[in-house]
Amino acid sequence: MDFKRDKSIYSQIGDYLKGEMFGGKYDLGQKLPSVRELAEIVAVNPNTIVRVYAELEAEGLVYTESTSGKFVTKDEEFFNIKRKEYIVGHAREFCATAERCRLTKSEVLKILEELYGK
Amino acid sequence: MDFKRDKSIYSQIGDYLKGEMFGGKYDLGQKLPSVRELAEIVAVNPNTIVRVYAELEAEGLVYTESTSGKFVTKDEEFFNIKRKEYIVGHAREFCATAERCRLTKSEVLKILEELYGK
Amino acid sequence: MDFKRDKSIYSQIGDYLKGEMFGGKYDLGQKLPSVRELAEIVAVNPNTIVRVYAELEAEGLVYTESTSGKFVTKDEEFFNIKRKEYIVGHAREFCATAERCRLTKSEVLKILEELYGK
Amino acid sequence: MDFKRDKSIYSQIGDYLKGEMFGGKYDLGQKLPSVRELAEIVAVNPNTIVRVYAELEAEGLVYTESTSGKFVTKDEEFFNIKRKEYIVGHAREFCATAERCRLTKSEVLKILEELYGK
DNA sequence: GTGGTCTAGACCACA
DNA sequence: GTGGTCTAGACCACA
Repeated sequence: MDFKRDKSIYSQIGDYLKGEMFGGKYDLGQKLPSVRELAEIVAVNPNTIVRVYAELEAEGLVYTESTSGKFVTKDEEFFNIKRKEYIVGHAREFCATAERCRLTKSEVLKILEELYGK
Repeated sequence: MDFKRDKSIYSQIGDYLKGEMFGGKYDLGQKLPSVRELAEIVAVNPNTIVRVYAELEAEGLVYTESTSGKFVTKDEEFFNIKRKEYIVGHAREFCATAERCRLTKSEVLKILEELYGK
Repeated sequence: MDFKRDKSIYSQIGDYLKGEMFGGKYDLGQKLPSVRELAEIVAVNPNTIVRVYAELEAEGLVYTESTSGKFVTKDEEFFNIKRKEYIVGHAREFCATAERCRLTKSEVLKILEELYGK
Repeated sequence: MDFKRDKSIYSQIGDYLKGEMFGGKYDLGQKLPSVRELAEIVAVNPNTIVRVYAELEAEGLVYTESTSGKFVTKDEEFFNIKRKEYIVGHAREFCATAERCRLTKSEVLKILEELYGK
């Protein structure tokens, strides 16, 4: 039971972007939206996007080519490790919630079936 | 793509507590931990817990008996609706993430199997 | 010959603070000036100080106790390694400059003697 | 404690070039590398080098002969004053850092000995 | 046009 | 009072 307050907008946007990268919306080495573009898309201040990218860069998923833009890492192995981490992390979180609710595995699967059925 | 800025500690703790209630740790009409107790358990300031309970009470899941404490609602039907909402809400969030990553349904199920296998 | 543009105010302030920490102005585990205090002392915007501390924290020299302040790391071994790095790094930079000017070692020492003589 | 925001790439390159001039890599009155050449050497945009030379020229260390290029000043006395300033300035900066760390003179000298020993 | 830095200042969460 | 986040917007360095 540890509660962090890392659910700020910038971390949510970062998480979202990572999902898109991991889903192949942006390929390895591909240019990401510019700070200003992304700021407009998600309707936040550019500074907030600067921070989003700074975190992804610190994590190693993004690199900057100055005056040209931000790019997805080209390191495929690293990328795949991070992708796995990301997916499993989110799954684990969901399972923890289900467990707290004392849902059995089959109940969980049933709910997912319903959602996918739609 | 809509991002909320509402993931403060107290809402996270509230979410956690709801999970426990929905999992049956606290039955309908049962007394919940006192503000002080809970504050100690999760190691936060009592003020934060006051706020947690205030939110749950506003939502109708908790009621106060003036001098004797906080209790889980006795309204079973309402409780079950909220429980369903809670679970589906979390499942939906997880599915949205999986979709962003372009995981197929079977990939998602496989990951959950792995997690449950452990 | 690689030129970085990491000489922004916040990195300069960070370097300065590190010097003070390494010089013992702030002991291991001791509280550092608050963001607002330091902002006033060096006459910059608090956000800039936030960034200074963020970098020092990322480096591991500083940790935050939320709502109580920023503190010097208590890890003495780590601290001493960083201290050595800091000093040698600055010395190395100075020597590189001296070498570019083709100053001999004895000329360098003479200049330092003069400065210390004052 | 005064912090300047003036450590851009061009000023760093300028400082580097001055070091080389003061070290005799370019003699009094000698032709300096052309903008293009230097831009290629340090891998920056020619515009940046234009600015570097503009600053050195404003300082009086470099002069332009309209069609044939940039040259080191021929004024030996001035050159030597600037050289002294340059060296002492860098030494002073290093000593300030050492002092902030509360290194004694002998500790400073020991570190330099070590570096020169290598 | 690209990212980086900085300010001024509001507002929040927490103790 | 402590740090954290965010906005609006200016201005810079660089290509």
